[in-house]
This record gives sequence, C-alpha cells and structure tokens, in this order.
Amino acid sequence: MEVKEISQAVIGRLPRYFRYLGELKDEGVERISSQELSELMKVTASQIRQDFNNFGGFGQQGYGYNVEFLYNEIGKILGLDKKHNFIIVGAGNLGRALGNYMNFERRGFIFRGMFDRNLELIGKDVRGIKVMPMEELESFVRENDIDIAVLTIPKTGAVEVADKLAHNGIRAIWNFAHVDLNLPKEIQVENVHLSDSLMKLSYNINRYMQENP
Amino acid sequence: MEVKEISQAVIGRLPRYFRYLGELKDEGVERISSQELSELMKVTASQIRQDFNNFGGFGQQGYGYNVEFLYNEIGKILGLDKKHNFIIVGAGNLGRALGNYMNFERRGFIFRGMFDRNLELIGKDVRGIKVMPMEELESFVRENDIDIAVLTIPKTGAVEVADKLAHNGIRAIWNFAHVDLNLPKEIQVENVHLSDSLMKLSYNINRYMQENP
DNA sequence: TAGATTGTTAATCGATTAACAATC
DNA sequence: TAGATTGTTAATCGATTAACAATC
Repeated sequence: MEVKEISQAVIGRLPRYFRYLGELKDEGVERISSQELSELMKVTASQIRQDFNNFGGFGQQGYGYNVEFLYNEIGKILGLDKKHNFIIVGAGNLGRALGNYMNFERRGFIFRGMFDRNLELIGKDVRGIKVMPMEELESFVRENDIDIAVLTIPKTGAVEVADKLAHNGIRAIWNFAHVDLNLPKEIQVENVHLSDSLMKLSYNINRYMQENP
Repeated sequence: MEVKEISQAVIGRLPRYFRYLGELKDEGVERISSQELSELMKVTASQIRQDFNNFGGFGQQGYGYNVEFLYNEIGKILGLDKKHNFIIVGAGNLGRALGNYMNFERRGFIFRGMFDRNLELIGKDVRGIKVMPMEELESFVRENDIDIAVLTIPKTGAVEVADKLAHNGIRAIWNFAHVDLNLPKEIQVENVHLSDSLMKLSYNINRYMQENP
C-alpha cells in the first residue's frame, strides 16, 4: 500500500516543532493553540495546522493541542521511538567530535563503532569505542545490525566507501564528505556540506553590505 | 538602490554549482552547456539557466558557458573573492574540529581567535590560535575586524553570547548551538542544527521501512 | 549561413496562506 | 449553549519546468 508522500519541506520543519514542544513540555505547559505556537516560532498558524494534518488530527477544536501528546507523536513520526545503531567512518577531528556528542544517544542513535585508515588512529578510544581499521568495516556492518554510517572522511574515497557500505546492508548515510553520493534509492542519504553552509553565509554578508553601504 | 532580491532557494544551489564547476575546471574542461551540466548534476537544464540568469548572462548562445569564467563569477557572487575574519566561540570537540579544518581558509575565511569559558581549555593551541577566556571576547571582536563568529557552545548561553557578539559589531553568526537566535536583521545567521539533520535521516529510514516491509 | 544553445517568457506545479465550516 | 480553535478547502504566491525566439 502506497503511503501518502509527505514533502521534504514538511519533514524539514518537524525537528524544529519537536524542539519547541520539548521545551514547552519541560516548562510544564499542557496545551497550546496553533496561534500561540505560531507566535513563539514565528511561522504562520496556518502552516502549523497544515503540517500536523499531514499526519492526521493531533488537536481538538476549541482546545488546541496537548503539548506532551503532540511531542510524542512527532517523535514517533521522526522514528525517535526506535533505536538505530550507527558507526562513524573517519576518525579525524570531526568524526571524533560527533562520536563524543552524547545527545544523539538520547534520541535513540547508538554509537557502535569507528573506523579509520590511518594506522596511528587505530585503537584510540572515543567514548569507549576503539577505532578499528578500514579492513574490518564491511564485516562489522554486516554482523552488528548497523543502520546508519556517518561519513567523516575526505571527499576522495567517500564514494567508494559509501558503495561498500551500501553493499553490506547499511540503511542510511549521514554524509559530511564534500561530494554527492549516488546510491540506490533504498539507501537514505542526508548531506551536511559545511562549506556550502558557510558559502551561503558569505553570500548573505556580502549582499547585505552591498545593499547597505 | 534596491538590488533585486534573489531567493534563498537559488542561493542554496550556488555552492553546489561552484563545486561542480571547480572540479570541471581542475579536469581542464573549458566549456559546458546547461544540458551537459544538468546531466552531471541531475537537475534540469532549465533550472540551471534560470539560476544563472538571476545574476545576468554568463553564457553565449550556441556555445554554452565557459567553465572557468562561470566558476569565478559564482565565486564572486558568493563573496569568496573577499577575506572574512572569523572566530570560534566554544573550544569543545566540534569547535576544535572546525578550527582545524583548513579548507575554509582556501575560501577566504581566516581563523583569528577561539574562546571558551572552561578554564582548563584556556591557552590550548588550535592551529596556532590559543584559546582565550570569554572575558576577552567582546574587546577582541571590536578590535580585530571580526566578521563571522562560529557558535559551538551548548544551547544554554548561546542566545546571550550571540547578543554580545551582535553588540560588538559582528556581521554574521554560523550557529551550531541548538537554539534559534533572534538577532537584528543586519546580522546574518546560518544555522547548522546537526540533530535536526539526523532526525530527518531517521524519518526517511523509517518511512522507507514502512513502505517496503 | 546553419546549428546549437542561451536568455526569457509562458505554463505548470507545489507550497504557503487565508478563510471558514465543523466541532469540541 | 457560546466561544474557541481545529481540520480542511479555496486562493494566492513562488518556484520549477517547458517552450521558443533571439543570437552567437
């Protein structure tokens, strides 16, 4: 059965809703209307209601939305109620920084392994995980139910490693390498191109300077 | 004079064009048509021509685009022909990883200073830059022509630090803290919310699993 | 000149916003 | 019940794609 396709524009907004609702929940707020939430988040109330209604009715006329319920529902939509094992490929500065970041665990993403081809890094410890050599990557992915690979290696080699991961049953790649991976559509790819992001910032600085000399 | 506003959708695509053109240039390719580029990048030729024409005619009928010229023009549009001094606020794992990343320098972003409130990190060296205490942040920004601050601190305190930076003449904030900064519109903000990105990936994994059980 | 390909206008598609009937 | 606010349809806006005349 074909599930109604939700646009990536909507998906992209869900984590932000989730964050605001989590904060409201922690503050002890029980209910919120789309109007109130729209003022807080600086988006239209109409968009909020449209977005939520992609997934069915979470609110109640005349009342609004129950904060905790909505928070939990969005968490489920995002799949945060499930556990996902991940590995990091590339034990450089960025890879180690991500490995050390505890908050991913809180959302169900479990750090299981780390790999590098640099022999000097092999055996180093990142939060209890020892860096393994690249030769062990494929068997490790196959044998340890790994869903997600975080790619923090230079662009050279990234495509090749991604293909290896794909052939060994990875479900998704969180790609920090500055290259486009062309993988079969059953492998989900989320790109984080930091230099692209910095270039956008650069554009906006310059545009502002030109418009306001 | 009001410069014609370019949509952020277009801006967001420029770094990718820039990357592909840079690679083509390095391979010695002299000219390319929108059709050829569209096949390479897997976008429509129409979109490519529309995008470029936001900035004036870079091509020539019957010929296509000169790769090196187009590459340089997009670089200028992105402001990569100018130098921007940046500092990193937050010398944790992520901050140090970004400080160590050399490629930003190649695009005109110059690493000038690093700050942390943790006394144990003060004085530590990241690529020749010593970590300074937070007390020196404001005067350093004022006195060293700092354009961009990279915020790699926990969400608590991020808003306060951003306000301080804004009051001392920063032009832009590259925000890795998981919180929305509400700054005056003359301060450019580019958010990199890593956990949001990971949640999107999580959604797509789960959606695929549901559609293909 | 003829062929190729841009620059640009027009058509389509999708996303956002507005409006309001349904309903708690 | 009356008031409030959702869920949902309709209207608008903006972005993408198609088409083709202009021109190298």
